[in-house]
Amino acid sequence: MDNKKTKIIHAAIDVFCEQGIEKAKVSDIVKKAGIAQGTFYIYFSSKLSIMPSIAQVMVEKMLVEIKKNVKETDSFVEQLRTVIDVVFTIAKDYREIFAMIYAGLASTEFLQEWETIYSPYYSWMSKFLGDAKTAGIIRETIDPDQTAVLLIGLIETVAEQTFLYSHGDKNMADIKKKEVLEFAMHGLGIK
Amino acid sequence: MDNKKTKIIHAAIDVFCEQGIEKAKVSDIVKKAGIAQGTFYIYFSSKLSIMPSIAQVMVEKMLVEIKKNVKETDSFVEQLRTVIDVVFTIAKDYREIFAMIYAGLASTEFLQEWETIYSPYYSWMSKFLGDAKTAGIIRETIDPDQTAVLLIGLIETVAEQTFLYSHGDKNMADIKKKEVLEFAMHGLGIK
Amino acid sequence: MDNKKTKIIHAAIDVFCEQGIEKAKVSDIVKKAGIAQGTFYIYFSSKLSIMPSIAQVMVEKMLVEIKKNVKETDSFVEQLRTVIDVVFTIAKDYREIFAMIYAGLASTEFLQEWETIYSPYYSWMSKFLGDAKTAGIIRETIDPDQTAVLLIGLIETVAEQTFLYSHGDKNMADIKKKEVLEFAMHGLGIK
Amino acid sequence: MDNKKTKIIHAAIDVFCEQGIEKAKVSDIVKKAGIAQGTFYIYFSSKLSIMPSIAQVMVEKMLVEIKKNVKETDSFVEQLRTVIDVVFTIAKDYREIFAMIYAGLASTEFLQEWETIYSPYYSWMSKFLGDAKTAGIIRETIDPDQTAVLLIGLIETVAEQTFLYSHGDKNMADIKKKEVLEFAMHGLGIK
DNA sequence: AATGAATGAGGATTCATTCAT
DNA sequence: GATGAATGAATCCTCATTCAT
Repeated sequence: MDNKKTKIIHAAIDVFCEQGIEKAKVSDIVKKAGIAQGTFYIYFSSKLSIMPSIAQVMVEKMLVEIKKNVKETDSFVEQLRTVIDVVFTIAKDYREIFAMIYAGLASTEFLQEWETIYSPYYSWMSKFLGDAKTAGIIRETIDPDQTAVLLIGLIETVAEQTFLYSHGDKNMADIKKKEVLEFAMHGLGIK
Repeated sequence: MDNKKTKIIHAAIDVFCEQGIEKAKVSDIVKKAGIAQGTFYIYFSSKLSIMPSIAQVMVEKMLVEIKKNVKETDSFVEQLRTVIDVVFTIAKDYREIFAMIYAGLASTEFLQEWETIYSPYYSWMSKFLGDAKTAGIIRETIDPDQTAVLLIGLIETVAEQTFLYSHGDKNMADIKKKEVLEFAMHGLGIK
Repeated sequence: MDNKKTKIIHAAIDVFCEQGIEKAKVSDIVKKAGIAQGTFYIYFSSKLSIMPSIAQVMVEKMLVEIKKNVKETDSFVEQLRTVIDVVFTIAKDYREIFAMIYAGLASTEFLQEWETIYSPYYSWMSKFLGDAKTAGIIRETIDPDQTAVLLIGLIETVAEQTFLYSHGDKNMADIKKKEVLEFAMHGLGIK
Repeated sequence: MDNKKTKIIHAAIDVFCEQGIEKAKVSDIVKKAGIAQGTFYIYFSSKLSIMPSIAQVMVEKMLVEIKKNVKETDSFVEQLRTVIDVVFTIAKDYREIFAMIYAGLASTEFLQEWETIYSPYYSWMSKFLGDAKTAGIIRETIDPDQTAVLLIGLIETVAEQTFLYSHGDKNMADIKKKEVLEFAMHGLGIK
């Protein structure tokens, strides 16, 4: 892989987290990446064009963590609980990035790429739900593809709000996670 | 009266919808509002400080529409369907604004105000769920306050994604609404 | 006298001292004067047109102090010492204003008025020197009018520099005053 | 090299002389310097931060002229007369700049730099007086360091006032120069 | 005379992007 | 590929001044 490109992406993630997307400057990113200003434009055509790469890194990070923590030998509910845990953990660390990705980047330029990037995430969840449906664990009326998007949206939304608005209330995250799990279990019609 | 202030807010909503938040210029807003550039700064300290006022208008709009359309004589499920309809309709018209509000404004400056603004919305939903719980329509383990936030988040998320990503697919909105309603019904444990 | 006009002038002196001339805003002045923004323009045609009035107040203040403190029964040298004292005292309190007046206001618009305002100050000094010359206390080659300007300039310059540059050195003012007095005495050719 | 920086400084001096400090625009300066607007901010952090550099150029110019014109073989009085001539000449050409420097920049931000910049000028004068004192040409009670500041202040003040207030009166400069020289000679106690 | 909301020209400053080395 | 000085368009915001009340 291109070492410099990776450096830029990670520097950008840091800077966006620290300063917010609007206030982040290309000059901050390159400073953090330890490269020259011009070098940025060898790898990315503009300041915004780095966004899909960031989203990709985040999605990969999410999938890696999910795959690492979700044990197939666990029960479905336990696995779902683990997924929720992972999403909350990442949402906590990358609040700003998350919000940004969530808002669809406030620009429709990269929508196509967006979906491509998200698809492995949705696919994993879709298969997860599909398997559970086949195994008769969740209700038969579940459409795995549709529900994957909906469920991820639900978990991410609550996770994001938890860390944006809760005033350092440590227990809040646990309460929210419990609520989401319970609602999701009923929503999926777990038997 | 705050006639000028109201003009500015509505002009800002229009401009943000048309051009996106990033590209919107203060000069466009004041032109649309029919006032001088300097007048803007009598009422708002900066371009971003309008955001809470906009959010307030959106929340009010949402509540007005919900109260207008939700008929108490309807069944709970029918009322829920109506709420989903309203959210989808407004999300469609004010996609950009919605995304922005949703992203928590990409700045932590106004978070406090945010919650104040959203609280009537959450209160309504909480009472809606509380009444249903009292009437034995939804499961007893529901915490109306927690679930209000969660349910609003679920509906808004799916609504937003629907109009951001669906490629002009007219049916998609109906499919999504149906999915959300079904998932929510199960999640709430409607009997 | 017009009460409002006086209020404006004194408010302006305060604001200029606190914020410097460049950063002083008309809005600060009127706030301090306790009047409306528009009222300022009833008494002064522009922000800068208040300058001559300020200079006048300063000159009057200077003359009042000099006349109050200089005792005709004192020796010439003692009287000169008192003048120096007064100038240093006022320079200390009104450093910014002094610098401003001194710089000729950085605008040639009010030069004519300037001279009119300063003339009683110069006149007093000229008479002071003329009397001393007649009494044979200072050298005969002194031209009282020319030397008045020169002497005032000398004292003011050193006073101003003393308070601009001396880093809170309490003794510096005394040393400078002594030096000025000595130089002036020799310059005037005191016998 | 600092070719660009030098260009900016000299362009700024020109523009300040032509338009006055307040009315000078950065855009005028860069236009005259033949560079882009943004380039200005690579070398100077703001419009005012160029002032110390200008003062430095002026002080250097003054010293160069003094050293060029003051001949060591001349008598002390002749040398002093030459210094006065030089100061008057430069004050005439750079009236605005002079007034600005003199007013201590109307802002205390750069006072520290100010003294650093002026020190070679004061040093030269101090040595000039010290040598004269050693040679027994001026009175023994002279403190060269103190008197250097005082003498420069005297000459500059009168020079400045001469060109600010004299209404194109050609002879005035000569009269003033003569007066200053005579007063200074007595003040220094020339034997 | 007094008010103070409204004005809008005006200019400083920023920062994404380029390009000669 | 890498550099980073140079660019200059873009736009926010200020604040002296006006004028209807």
